Formats: sequence, structure tokens, C-alpha cells
Amino acid sequence: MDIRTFKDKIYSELASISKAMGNPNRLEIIELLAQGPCSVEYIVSNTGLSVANASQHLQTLKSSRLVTSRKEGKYRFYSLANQNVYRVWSAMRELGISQNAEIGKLMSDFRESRHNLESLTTTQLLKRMENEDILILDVRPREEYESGHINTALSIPQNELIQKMKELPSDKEIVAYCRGPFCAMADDAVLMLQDHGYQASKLDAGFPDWKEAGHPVAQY
Amino acid sequence: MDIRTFKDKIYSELASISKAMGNPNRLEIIELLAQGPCSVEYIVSNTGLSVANASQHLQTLKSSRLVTSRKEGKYRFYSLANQNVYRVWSAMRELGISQNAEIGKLMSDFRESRHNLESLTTTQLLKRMENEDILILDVRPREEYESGHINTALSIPQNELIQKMKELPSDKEIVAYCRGPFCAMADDAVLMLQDHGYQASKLDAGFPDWKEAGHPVAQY
DNA sequence: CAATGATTCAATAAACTAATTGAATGTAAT
DNA sequence: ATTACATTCAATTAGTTTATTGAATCATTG
Repeated sequence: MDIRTFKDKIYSELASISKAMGNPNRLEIIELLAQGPCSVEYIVSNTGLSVANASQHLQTLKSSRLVTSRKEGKYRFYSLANQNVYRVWSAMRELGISQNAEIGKLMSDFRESRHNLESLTTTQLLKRMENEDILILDVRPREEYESGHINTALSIPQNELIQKMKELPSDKEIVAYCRGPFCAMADDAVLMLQDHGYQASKLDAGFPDWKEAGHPVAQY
Repeated sequence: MDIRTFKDKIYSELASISKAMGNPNRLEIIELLAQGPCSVEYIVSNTGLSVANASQHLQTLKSSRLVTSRKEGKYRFYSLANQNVYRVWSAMRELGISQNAEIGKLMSDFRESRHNLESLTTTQLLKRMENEDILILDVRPREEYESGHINTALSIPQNELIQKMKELPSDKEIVAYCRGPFCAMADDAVLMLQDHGYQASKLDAGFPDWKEAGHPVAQY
């Protein structure tokens, strides 16, 4: 095989990976799958896609080998094929944040609408955990917490926080996290906590970023 | 703005980055631009694209803010917008190599046709450079060497190697490198050197990977 | 200032992609 | 075995992307 043919084939295969990621709905599915394996139904209820449409996008991702699936009873669970898929997604996210003014504007507008909450970086959190007694709060849906969470984190899904807030100690500082920088659950939780007199801030990274960085995780 | 609208916009913007990379020709252009700024003409002569087609792909990359351009006399030079673009490309490359069996097969077939040359990793090379006297040879076209190369590397473009081989010391071990894992120039150079009695091997990474890893580089 | 050369723009036809709909498949519970 | 439910498949329509062609810019060179 000559070098031209070789390159044509290689770049076509790689472009098919990029094409598979080149759709907003599929990117959202990838970010959701990064939290852990999900059924089609779970994806549907978290994205607003129709069932057939979600399934079709999953087939696309599967045929580009970005996701795998396993059947369990009535449900079929989809997962990211390997950690490299998340690395591509997060590199792409960083590229977008660094280069695309529209994304920067959307994020800062959104943050302003949430009163410009301060956020901690992963490094800052780790450092403060050494010296201070901090409560780490996972506000993602229970399923996601169960398929993996920050080592010492407590789970209170954002939509249950109002009722369960009384379970939280009022003397500890709270750091909340969720899926990642495009997810508002931690922001909403922190606002709610601050409204009720807690000392709370958010982590600027999501669980998959924490895991990717090699920090300690736990799961059931 | 509600969270659904926010997410729709964010993911659309990010998908447009991925779409821009979702074409084999544009990926090849990106890998070429990773070597340094290039004119349209240079891209054309290194890819076999038509001029109008190459220009059109460059416009696509530019409107997704993956590349920038500057004019210099008759020529317009295109560059990658920032290092994040290369990070996405290399993450995608690693994903392809790890996950796509067709890519693995293409690469190993190609390597076999080059007699399964042994290659050094960057780490191995750095280690051996401490103890031994090794000649690092950049076999990419001169333009690419000039816009950046491994610190102590000597430039002999692969297509000039036959004539200039006599300039090389015969007592030093030679390590050749080129653009990256999909580029055959280093393999061809090593084969040629070995045929003429030199002790030669290739680096398994290209210049952009060396640079991305933060190892010492030089340029004119 | 005309000629040259590098690059971009505009228009087109062919190929591909997305969302929707409704039917089909397969599993589990009654 | 019937029913309910989760998921996939197939067909359709609307919209997008690609390569090609040839014309249009625009800076340099003679």
C-alpha cells in the first residue's frame, strides 16, 4: 500500500470518530455516559430526546466504537468505550472554552444569572481537605453517584436538597459538585445552601474530571 | 436563559468544532499545520488536494476558530489557533489507535511493509541522550524544521538523504523523527540509513508531540 | 501598468445526516 | 399466553456537506 492510500484510510477512520462526535445531542449523551453507564430511558429523561432518536444516536456512537452496551433485563446500558473517549471530549471542551467567544459568553452570562458563585479548583479543594474539615456534596442524581463518586462525598441529589438539607451539619463548610462545567446542579445547590445559612461553594470540575485526574474515587 | 437552552447552545457550539474536524482532509491539514504555519500552496503540495478545495477547507477550519491566518506578501500562512487544537487532535488519534481495529491493522501492516523497524519512545530517547552520544535527525521538509524542531536535531529532509548521507558521522547512533505516527518519512530514512551501514532507529513520536510534552525545542 | 501567481468566492450536483413516525423485536411480569 | 414496556429498525422528508469548476481578488514582479 502506498503512503497516500494509507493516509487516506487512516484520516477517514479518524474523521469518522470526529463525525460521530459532531452532533450536539451526541456530545450531550457522551457527557452523560461519562458519569456512568446509562439506559436509553435514562438518557431520554436527561436530555429531552425522543426514544427513537436517542437510540439512533447511540447506534451511531456504537458503530464508531465510542460506546459499548450490555443488556441487563429489560434495559440496555450504554457506556463510554474507554477513558480516551472522555479525554477527547474534555480536550474539545477546553478548546471551545479557550477559543470560542460564544461559549465564553454563554458561560459567563449563565454564571452571572447565578450571582457569580465562587468556585474551587480541584487542586484548591485537595489542599483545603488536608487542613480543614470539608463536606463534599455530590448533587447529581443517585444513579450517577452510585456508579462512581468522589471518595468521601455524600449524596444529596439537587432536587432533594430542599427536604434533606436539615441532615447537613451547619458548622462544616460544604463543597458541592456535579457533572461538569456545563451542568448547573452544583450552582443551584450552592445558592440554595447559602440561602439557608450554610457556608457553601462549588467545585469547578465534574466527577469525570476528578476521576480522569486520578484522584480517589469510590463506588457501590 | 433556562438550562435547556443554555445546554443546547453550548453543545451546538462544541459540535461545530467537532464537525470542523470531521473530515479526513481537514484532519490531514491540522496535522500539517501542527508542524508550523503553512501556505495554501504548501498544503496543496503535501496533500494532493486541489487549491480551491484546500482553501475551502481552511475557511471551514477558520470559521470554527481552529486555525488563524496571516498574510505575508503573496502568501497567506495558516496556523493552528492554539495548542488546544493539537491536544484534541492527539487525543482523537490515541482514541482511534486504541479503539479502532481498522486503524490498528493499517498501522501494523504498514510497519510490516517497512520491516518492523524498532522505535524509541520519547522517554527512552531522553534517557539515552543522558548517557550516550546520539545524533537526532529531523527528516521533515526544511520549512517544517525551520519553524520548530527538537533542540539539538540536525535537518536532512528525507528526499535529500541519499545525497547528504555522507555528511553523517558513521560512529554515532542516529535517531530519526518526522511528523508523527502516520508519517512514513522517519521509517524510510531509517531503512535507508541501515542499508548504508548506519546504526539508526526512529522516534515513535513526531515533533508536535515532543513539543506538547514540553521537551526542549528550537527554531530559527 | 500588464502579467503572473496565490488565494478566495460562487454555483452546482452528488452524497450524506437528522428528526420523525410508526412498526417490529425482545424481555419480564401477570 | 397475554400484556406491558424498553429498545431498535425502516422509511420518509428536510437540511447539510463535499468536490469541482470557473470566475474574481489582490499583491508582486518584470
